Amino acid sequence: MTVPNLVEVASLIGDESRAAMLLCLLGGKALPASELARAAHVTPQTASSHLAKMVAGGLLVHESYGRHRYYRLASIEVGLALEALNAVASPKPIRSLRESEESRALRFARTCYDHLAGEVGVALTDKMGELGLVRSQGRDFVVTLNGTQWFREFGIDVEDLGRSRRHFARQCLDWSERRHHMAGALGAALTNRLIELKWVERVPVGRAVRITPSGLMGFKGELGIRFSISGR
Amino acid sequence: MTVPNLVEVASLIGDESRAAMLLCLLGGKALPASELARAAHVTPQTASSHLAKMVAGGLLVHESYGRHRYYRLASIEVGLALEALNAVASPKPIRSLRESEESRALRFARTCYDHLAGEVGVALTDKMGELGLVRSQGRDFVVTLNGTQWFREFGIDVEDLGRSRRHFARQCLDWSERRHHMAGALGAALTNRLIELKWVERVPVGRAVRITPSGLMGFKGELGIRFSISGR
DNA sequence: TGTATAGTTCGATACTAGTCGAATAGATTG
DNA sequence: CAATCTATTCGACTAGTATCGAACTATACA
Repeated sequence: MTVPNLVEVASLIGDESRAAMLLCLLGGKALPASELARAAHVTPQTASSHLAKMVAGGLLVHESYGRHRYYRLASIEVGLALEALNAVASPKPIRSLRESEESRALRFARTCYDHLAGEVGVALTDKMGELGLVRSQGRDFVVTLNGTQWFREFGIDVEDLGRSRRHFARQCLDWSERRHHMAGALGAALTNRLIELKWVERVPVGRAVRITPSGLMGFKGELGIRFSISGR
Repeated sequence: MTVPNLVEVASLIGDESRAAMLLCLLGGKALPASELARAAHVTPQTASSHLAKMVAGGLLVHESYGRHRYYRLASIEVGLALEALNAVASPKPIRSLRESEESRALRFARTCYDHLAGEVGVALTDKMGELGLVRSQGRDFVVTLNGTQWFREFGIDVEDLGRSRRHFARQCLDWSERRHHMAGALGAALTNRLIELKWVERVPVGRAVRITPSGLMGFKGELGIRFSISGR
């Protein structure tokens, strides 16, 4: 059974420090080496060694800006592999009473590569279905006529998105909620627009995102979604 | 960044011997410990240790029949994770001239968890599209009216399959060909029927499958697909 | 041009984990 | 019951690798 470098990829992910870095990058942002070192709780030397290995293994790519070196996931396949591993690793969304703030925030709202996941992602997706803006079809969502207009008013041109080579509006099952949220080009565009409108904002490090006060009002006014305590 | 046991899962897969065993089991069959030991080229003791770890880690489950102990993948998520890792590991389907018989056979025809993949899987899927039996729709295939009748004549009740909770006819992108083949309930049913008809047969170990002589004739007569040398 | 900062390379250390030989536990067969 | 086969447990050996201190390179800033 001569296998390709599957083993190499898996063992790269199978290290505490490297996995921490990868999960940080799962948000889609590129981060400098120093920040990844902090996230993994290791010294810069150690981090550098890990980063070099992950680049060699095809998991990461880097670009230099001045004396900083920004690392990001090499491809969307890497993100998908991480999510797939997570799905194996967590078949038990037991909400322990004493869970960390960190994981609560993650479960409430986070990015899944480039679109919104967690309770917020699911609630948003559900509401769009409820309002008849989108409709589930197999593994995808399709946008209704009403939806096309709503997205246009919201600042997203559905026609344009449809022309990209990317999957238009795929259903993505995440590990915390056990329901679907919107991924694909539409999911990414929606997320970008929400950030642009400052309804949600990325937190400095990691994949968690926050709902802003104006976001709270916006979600309630535009879509009729009430979030409790903005996730904390 | 407190992560679940993602690291554990990845590091379990990230070992040469264990990966060999997992890929053997990716065919969907349950195999006894001794066979897995042979496949991984390790002693039974070593294999036993690995198997125990993979069971503890939620990758495998086992059932005992007499003095044999059969192991299989614990869930479809495990298979999906393996495929996702493979997609990261092999972004380069360079067909080297001196590739092994083994990988040639694999690329020609293999099972992807429980449905047919490789050249044969893709050719079959393509032809069904060409003949107007199925039609691509987003991430899925839908069966046409003609298709429904064809499948009935072939021994598959499409209506029945549609009632299962499983995805009906998902498009699955495999690593060797870079095109889609049919997965989901319909893909699995089709594969089972082909084995039942003895058009294809599993090889004793691993994921590769063979086209039988009657299969060669059947594929040509029923669907107009000509396979060259039955993969070897 | 000197100094601080970001990042890497090198070398030494320590720990983890894969491996197999030997022995043991069940199950099957004659 | 003895012989045989499958599979596991235990113990010892070994190799691979994550880690950090120290030194080095390169960029930025004053």
